[in-house]
Amino acid sequence: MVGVTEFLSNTTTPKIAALLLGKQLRLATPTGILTAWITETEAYLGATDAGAHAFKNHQTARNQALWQPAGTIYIYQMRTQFLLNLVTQSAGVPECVLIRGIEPVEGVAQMQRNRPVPLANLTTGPGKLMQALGLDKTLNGTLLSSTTLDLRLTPARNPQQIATSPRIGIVNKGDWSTAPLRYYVAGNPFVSQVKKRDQDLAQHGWQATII
DNA sequence: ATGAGGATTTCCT
DNA sequence: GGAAATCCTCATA
Repeated sequence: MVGVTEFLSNTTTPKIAALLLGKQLRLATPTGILTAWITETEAYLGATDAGAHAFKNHQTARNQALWQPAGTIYIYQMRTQFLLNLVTQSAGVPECVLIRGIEPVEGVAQMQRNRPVPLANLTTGPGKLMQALGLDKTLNGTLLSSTTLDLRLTPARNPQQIATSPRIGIVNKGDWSTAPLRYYVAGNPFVSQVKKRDQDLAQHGWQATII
């Protein structure tokens, strides 16, 4: 039985970003449990990564959580949106994975009350999924499992195929703008900017067996 | 389909 | 004052 902290810290951050696909986010709310499979992630590689908030180890009031241990939640606000990241290495190593897409499992009706749009547009982006979960930055700096938000390693799904691409929105950052640090479940409809013709409506890009 | 502009917090020049 | 790990609306085609 591998714990979440161990899972998040015993390999490189890009590998963790890929391994997170198919794992389950679980949020306990006063009116019910919300769960979803992770479908899309991005790796942010700390002090050396020109696209990361921790580039050159620059600490600010906003990004303190990145220097906390693996399993720490890093949430920050960009304009009107909140973005969810999970810290992936031991304390002092400011690397993280951004959660960019999730496939709702339990509590879909509650998610749609939080964010009243069609299911196809509910969680297909990092800001959208936070609206659907009803989260702001209250959980920033706390540990997974210590409050209401949890990462579950089982049950889980296996992607049939993992696709990669450059990270979204990282511009004018040289090689870091083109590095293939975005990972998503090929064919899954709950991925940002995915085209209709690329969607696998039957299996959503998952293998049939739930682990 | 694609693109411009605005909402609004945090950080940097 | 400007840009940013985003999303929505409105315009044009």
